[in-house]
Amino acid sequence: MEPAGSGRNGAVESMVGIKDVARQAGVSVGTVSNVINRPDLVSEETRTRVQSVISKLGYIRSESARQLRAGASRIVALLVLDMGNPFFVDVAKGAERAARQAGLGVMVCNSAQSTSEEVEYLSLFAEQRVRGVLVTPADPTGHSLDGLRRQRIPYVLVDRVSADAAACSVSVDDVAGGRLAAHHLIAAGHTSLVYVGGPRDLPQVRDRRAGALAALEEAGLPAEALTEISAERLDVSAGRDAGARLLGLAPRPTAVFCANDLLALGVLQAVFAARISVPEQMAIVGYDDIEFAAAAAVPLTSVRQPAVAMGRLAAEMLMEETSGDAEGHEHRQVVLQPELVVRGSSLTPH
Amino acid sequence: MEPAGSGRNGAVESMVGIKDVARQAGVSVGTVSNVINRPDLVSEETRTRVQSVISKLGYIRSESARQLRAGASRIVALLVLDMGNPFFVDVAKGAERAARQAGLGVMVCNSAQSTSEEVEYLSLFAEQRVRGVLVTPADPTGHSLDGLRRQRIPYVLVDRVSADAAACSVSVDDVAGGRLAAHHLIAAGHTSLVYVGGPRDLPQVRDRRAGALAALEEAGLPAEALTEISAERLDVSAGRDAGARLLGLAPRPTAVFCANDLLALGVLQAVFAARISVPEQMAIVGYDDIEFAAAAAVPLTSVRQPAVAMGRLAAEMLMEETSGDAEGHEHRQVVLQPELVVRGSSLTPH
DNA sequence: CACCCACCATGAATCGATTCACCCCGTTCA
DNA sequence: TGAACGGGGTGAATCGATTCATGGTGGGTG
Repeated sequence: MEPAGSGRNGAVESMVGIKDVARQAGVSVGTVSNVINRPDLVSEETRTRVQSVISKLGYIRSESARQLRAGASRIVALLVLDMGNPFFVDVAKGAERAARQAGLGVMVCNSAQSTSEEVEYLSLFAEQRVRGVLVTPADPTGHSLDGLRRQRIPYVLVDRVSADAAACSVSVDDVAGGRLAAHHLIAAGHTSLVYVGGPRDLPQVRDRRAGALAALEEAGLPAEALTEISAERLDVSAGRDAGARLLGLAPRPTAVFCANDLLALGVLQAVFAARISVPEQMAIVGYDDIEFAAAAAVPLTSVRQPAVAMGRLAAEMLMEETSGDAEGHEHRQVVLQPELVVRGSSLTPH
Repeated sequence: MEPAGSGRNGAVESMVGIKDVARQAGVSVGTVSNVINRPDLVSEETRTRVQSVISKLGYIRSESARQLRAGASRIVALLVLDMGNPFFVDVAKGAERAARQAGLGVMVCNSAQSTSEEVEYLSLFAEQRVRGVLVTPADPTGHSLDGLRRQRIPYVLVDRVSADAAACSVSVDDVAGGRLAAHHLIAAGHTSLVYVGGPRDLPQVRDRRAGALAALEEAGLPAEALTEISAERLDVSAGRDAGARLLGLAPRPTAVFCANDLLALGVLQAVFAARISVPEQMAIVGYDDIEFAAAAAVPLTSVRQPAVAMGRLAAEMLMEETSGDAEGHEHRQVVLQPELVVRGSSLTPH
């Protein structure tokens, strides 16, 4: 029964299409399509017959063809700043779960904080006609997103608020987070802090610093009580460098707040190498509460961000925007609250 | 015919296609296509005219349409076991760089060691008609890949050798790595080791253990000198649990070799919590040399795997397989060598 | 008996880009 | 002068699935 209609597929056997299924099942292609997409329109008998042919031939429908017709794909893109940061891995997990529940695929990409990579990826997404984009922009000007807007590709900002409300956004209140961290250190008796920040043009870095300043002010301490060290990047090795600079300060700081956990781990390492004990001689607080923060030899006090929830929410908001009629959509700015997780690296001294 | 030139697109302005460009530029669609794909076939004058229209209208070609025609997409998929493991992030980086250099996109997905997730993703890839797949299989039986083979989708195994040589593979010699680690500990004077492994059906876990056994034998030590503790998963929290069990052993072990760095960090944490000093009272060696290994408070001795190179090689081999004529392709099994990186966690005691 | 409806299935139009056979026209060469 | 040539361009066929207007059939109703 194999060389069904004719033997012409014997040579390459290339790819079985909907036509092959239709021929084998003795129905029209339209009917096969209905079996797949609206089974209730097809009689029981035809349906089972077609379906058995489908599985016998191993038919797999072509996404490109249906996309072409439908106009948009079933993929949402997620563009993050740093795949090496477990924080973004969590965001990706949340987004992925939500999207897949809705039958969409997620394409995770890494701009590595480079504006040019970002632009390249965004145009790739446009060519793919992705359903939408979840993005933590690298470009501080925000102009890299203009293309999306022109192409009418919906997008949701992740871990950033939309300045002009031109899109939905999900973010965490970084000022509150900075305040939590600094307040904790102040309450432990420290009267001056070092803030290990990163590139100034990152809103996260700025806001967390602003929060720390606010906490100082609330405690009646002067702004000069905050010393800032700027790391080149937000990763561990930059943290080590920052740690070295930190140790050069006189008098030696007793409390350090880092813009993220990668930096904090680097600082911790430098401090350890100098045989300074944590938290007795120096308290350290990080940000993000990545898994490795708890796993550090001196578990790191950190400001937890609801990363998974952020990813999930972002995906849900995107799907809300794409499914409902585009006109009736109101952009929303969701701001989540961070939470302090106290661990060994900042326990009250003495 | 149509109200062709009319303003009927004024309402939605939907999406500018190649036809719009052709009309505006006063040429045929075929010519526009040539301008984009084979510019040398078009006269200078026409080319610049068309190109200016393209940028004026903001035309972006539809990948689905060209895919449909071409039969295969310009995307390769990468399916890893655990996005939370920085090792795989590095693999992804390597693969991504290589693929993008060849003008291909990479879709990174995470099976989270679940066979069902893996199967689901693989069928998603088949629908997308991806150019090829790079995969570290979760399914120990390897049957989840049968679908790919049936669909004639080329794939390359990553961090695993292909048992039946049905595909290319890039892996690291895990036996050699295990031997390196154990030999190092033995040379430091330890006469018995604990191996903290993971799920037994993972070849990586088995091979590293085998390597350790080989090292013991070479040193004239009995196989009983190796005690094994099996963690549930290969992550930090499983490492903590394993660490607790480790501390329950009597006499207390002096040397521990972990199947990967996540486990080692967990063990390290448990050991620290018990106020046992590393490496003086207990030496620890991990595997993978992830960035956080060096950043641990007691920097972790680890077996470095060329993760980035592995990703790059895998992508290159895949592209080699897809570009050349399929018939002339010989599957290759590339095995890279690991390297021991000695740090504080295993320095010779006393 | 004529009419209408419900139910199934059909087949052609469509999505947007690529590709290829073919045409036009000016040059060159025998 | 006519043939051969070739650069530059055209337009229709094509990829595979979806969708919708249309057709056919059988049953129920006025």
